[in-house]
Amino acid sequence: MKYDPAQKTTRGAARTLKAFSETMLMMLGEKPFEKISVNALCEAADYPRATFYNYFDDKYDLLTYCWYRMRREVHLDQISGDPTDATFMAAFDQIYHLFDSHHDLLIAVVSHNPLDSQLVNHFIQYFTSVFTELFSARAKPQALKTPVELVAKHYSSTVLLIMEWIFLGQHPTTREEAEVYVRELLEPSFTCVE
Amino acid sequence: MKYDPAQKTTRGAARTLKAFSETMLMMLGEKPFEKISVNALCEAADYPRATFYNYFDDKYDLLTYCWYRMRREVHLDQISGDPTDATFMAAFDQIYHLFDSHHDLLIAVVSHNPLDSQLVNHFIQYFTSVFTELFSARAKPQALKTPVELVAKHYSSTVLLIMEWIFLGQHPTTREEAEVYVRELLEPSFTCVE
DNA sequence: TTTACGTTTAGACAGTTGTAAAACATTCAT
DNA sequence: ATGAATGTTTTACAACTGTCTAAACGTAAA
Repeated sequence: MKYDPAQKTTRGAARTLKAFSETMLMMLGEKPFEKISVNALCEAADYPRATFYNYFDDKYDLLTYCWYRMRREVHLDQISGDPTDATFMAAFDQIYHLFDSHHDLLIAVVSHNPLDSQLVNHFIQYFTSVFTELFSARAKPQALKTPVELVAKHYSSTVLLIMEWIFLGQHPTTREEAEVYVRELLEPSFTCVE
Repeated sequence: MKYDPAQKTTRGAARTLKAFSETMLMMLGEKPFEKISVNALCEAADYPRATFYNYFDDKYDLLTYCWYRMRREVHLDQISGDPTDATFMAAFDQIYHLFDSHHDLLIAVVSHNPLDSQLVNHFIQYFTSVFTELFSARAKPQALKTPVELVAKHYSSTVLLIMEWIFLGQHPTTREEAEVYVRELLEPSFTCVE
């Protein structure tokens, strides 16, 4: 992101950032991402084009900021790297809740942006990288030969796959069912034992 | 893809398609995908712009055709949906070979296009969808509660994750080691039994 | 050879993109 | 309040995109 959330944000800048990201999300519910030009976006947000480029490198950079805002709404701190660990399921529930709380927005967006579109891809990729970082931060040394980093990526991409299936692929699924999915996919032995 | 590989291709059309895709792959080894304009591409391929748009919708459409050509080089037919099945590992080996045979090209491309770039994303997404189709085509009815389609996606995205790790992330890994990875990630119980 | 057909090409078009320089507005310490 | 620093807006620009039209081309049947 061009804009650095770490640095202090003036009231004016915050207002501008909010206006652009909310306008983008609104327009995503109306038309495909490819059809949204920076021109039209600025028109709708009622800001000059130069201001847009003041805060963002391009459309994609704004998207990243949109996902950042969404992600920021939920605390995702107590994650363990081990799916048999109880804190893993707690983290999974938090992630489920994050997506669930934006259910309507996601439905609207997907209705104009297919699952294999650049937009959905960008969305998935952003959250995958966020979760990968969280998973690998507390990864335990494991008995496997597979590198820890690869395992962390595997966990997060699997979790995202399930979220995509449920919330973007429009397969209504309760949190409890979703928990079964993630256990079956990540720990097949777990299911056999039961 | 705008161009339909199913329809008969005249000799002239085949030459044009080949020229564009090879030029694209060559340029990807020289600069990032975002910096490659259709103009420059046509210049390098020595074809007029109108011809480009005759065959492809845009840059991305040409990319898809590039991956299609790559994919076509290898037979990927005998795939089973079950990772404990021997044919699954046979298929995995074929996929490993496919990427391995383009090792130099992938190195060159990645040196100008980071792992989280649009380009690499597009590449991964294309092959994930190809493998998903193959895996679900022969998916066996399973004891899991997780939908078959979701499981197929999980298999293919995991396989691609490993390929990305090895060939794009530049972690030299033998085929035997790669086989260990895929077994550990997809069938942890399998490893425990051994 | 001529005709007819589909494909390829040249050129032009309106709209978009990202950048740069300068004008303008705010904020805040002095 | 004054002035410096910072942030915002205007305007202009060169380059690119995707589409269109009409002309040029090749090929295969009459």
